[in-house]
Amino acid sequence: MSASGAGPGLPRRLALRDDDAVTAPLIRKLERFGAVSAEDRAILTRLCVPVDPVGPRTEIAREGERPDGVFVLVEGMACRYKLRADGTRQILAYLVPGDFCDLDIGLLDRRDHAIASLSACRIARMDPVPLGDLVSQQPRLVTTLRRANLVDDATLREWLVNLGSRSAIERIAHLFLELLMRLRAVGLARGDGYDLPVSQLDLADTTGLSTVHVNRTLQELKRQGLIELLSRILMIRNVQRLTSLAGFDPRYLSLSSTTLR
Amino acid sequence: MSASGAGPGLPRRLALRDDDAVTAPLIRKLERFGAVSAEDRAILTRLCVPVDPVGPRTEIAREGERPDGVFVLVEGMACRYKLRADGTRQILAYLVPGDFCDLDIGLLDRRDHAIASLSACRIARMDPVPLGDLVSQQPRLVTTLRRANLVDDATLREWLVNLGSRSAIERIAHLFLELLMRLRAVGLARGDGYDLPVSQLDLADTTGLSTVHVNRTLQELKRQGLIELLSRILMIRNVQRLTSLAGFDPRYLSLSSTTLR
DNA sequence: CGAACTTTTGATATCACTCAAGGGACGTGG
DNA sequence: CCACGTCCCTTGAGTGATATCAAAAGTTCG
Repeated sequence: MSASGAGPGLPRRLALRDDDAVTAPLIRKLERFGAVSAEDRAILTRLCVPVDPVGPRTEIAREGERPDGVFVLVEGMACRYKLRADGTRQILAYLVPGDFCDLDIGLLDRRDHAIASLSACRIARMDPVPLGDLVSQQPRLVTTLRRANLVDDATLREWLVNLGSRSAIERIAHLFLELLMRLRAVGLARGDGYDLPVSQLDLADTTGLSTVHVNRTLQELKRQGLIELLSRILMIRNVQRLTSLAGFDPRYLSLSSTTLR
Repeated sequence: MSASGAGPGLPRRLALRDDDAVTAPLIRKLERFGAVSAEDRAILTRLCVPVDPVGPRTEIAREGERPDGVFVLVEGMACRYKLRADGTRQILAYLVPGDFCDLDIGLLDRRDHAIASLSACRIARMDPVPLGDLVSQQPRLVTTLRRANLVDDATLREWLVNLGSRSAIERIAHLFLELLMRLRAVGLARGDGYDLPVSQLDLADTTGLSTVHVNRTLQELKRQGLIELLSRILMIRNVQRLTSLAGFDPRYLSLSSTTLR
C-alpha cells in the first residue's frame, strides 16, 4: 500500500518527496488556522520523524504510560479510546490524516487514555524537546497548533452532546457528517463520500450503542436514501437531509465555508 | 450569603483579605500541579479582577460570542453547556471554585458553548493581554495553568465514557464521586459530603437522562444506603461501595493520594 | 479450504422515556 | 399572615428505544 516495496536495494526512506508527504496533511490542516510560512513548513518537516507503519487495530499509545512526544497521523484512521474494567471500550475521538495528539499532554505524567489505529496507518512523531523551543522562536506557529488543538476540544464537547442527547440514528448521522467535513478539510473526501475503514463494532463503541443496533440503524439510513455504505466506503446521498436529521451544525469545527461546500 | 450586607456605609470591596479570598481556591488548585511561588500568587491576585456576583441560573458566557479573557470561579457552582436546536441542554462540565475556563479559547473567534451559573456565584476575570505576557515572563506558572487545563480535558473524556458506556445509576454515582474528589482538592468538601446546589433537571441534562429517571435513580442510591441527599446537601455514606458501583477510577483527575484520602 | 471476523436477522427482555398529575417548598405581593 | 404562583420533587401507568441472546450468512485472509 505504501512505498515500502519500492526498488530493490534502495534505503527505506530517502526521497524528499516522501518527507513532504509526511507533513502534507498536517500543513493542509494547519493552514485553516493561520498562515503557515515556508519556514514553518520546513520546521515541521524537520520535526516530524516518520515511524514504522502500523497495521489495523494496533495500539499506538497505552493508557497509564508516560507521554513522550506528539504523534501526527499521516495516513489512515486512528482513535483515542478508554477501556473500562469490564472490558467495554469507549472511543473518544477519531484521528484523520493531519491530526496530531498530545500537544502538551507531556506535561502530565500519565496518559488517561490510549490511542490505536483503526485501519492501517502511517504515523510521524515530533520530539517534545525541540517542540518546546518553538514557543519562543516561532510563537505564530505554536498559536496555530494551539488553535487546531482547541478545535479538537470543541469536537470532544460535541461528541458529549452526541452521546448525551441524540438518538441512535442522529448519533451516527452526526458522526458521518463530522468526518465528511474533516476529511474534506484535508482533501481526503471524494465528493460527498469517503473511506470509512471501521467496523460496526467500532461504530458501536463510538456511539455507545450495541453492534446490532448500529447495524439496524445503518439499514434505516440506507432505506431512507441518506447514505450508501459498501465495503467500508461511505457515500452520503443527501447531505442536506442528513444534516437536518442529525441537527449537525459544523461551526464547532471552525472550517472555512469553502470546505463546507 | 457573601459579605455584601456587612457594615452599613462600608464600601463593597476594600479589605486585602477579600483579594486573597478571590484567588485562594485557584491557588489551592494550582498547587496540585506545580509549585506556586509568592510572586506567582501576587501575579495571579493582581490579574484576577472580581466581577459582580451572579445569581443562580445566570448566563456568564454566551455561545457564539467572541471569547475575551479567562474566567475564574471563586465561589458557587457553574457549568459549561450547549443548547440544541430543539431546546435540549447538554451540560458538558461542572465548574467548582478554583476552576478557570478558556485559557486559550481566545485564540478562536467564536465560543462553541455557553457557561452559566448553577448556584449563585462569585467570579473573577483575568485580562487576556497581561496573561499573554506571562508566557515569556513566568513560563513555570503558565505550565502549571496548562497542567490544570489538561485535567479538565481528561475530565471531559471521562464524561464521554460516562455517557457512552455507563448505566443511569453508574453515571450519577460517578458524577458524585468526581465532585467529591474535586471539592476535596480545594477544601470544600465536608468529610464525604458537600453542597450540591443543582436541581434534578440539571442532573438530567448532565447525565443524558430524564428528570423522572434521575429521581428514581437517586432513590435507588438512597435505598442502597450509598448516599443521602437532602436540601441540596449530598452525603456519601459509603464511598467504597459507590466507587465500585460506578467503576470510578480517580486517576484521570491527577490528584494526590492525600486528597483521595 | 478453513478459521476468524464481520454483518445480518429474529426473538425477547429491559432500561429509560413520556405523559400526567399531585404534593411540597419557597418567595412575593396583597 | 394568607393567597398565589412558580419551581422542584415525587409517583403511577404505559410506551418505546435499545440491549441481549443466539444463530446464520457473508467476508477476508492465510
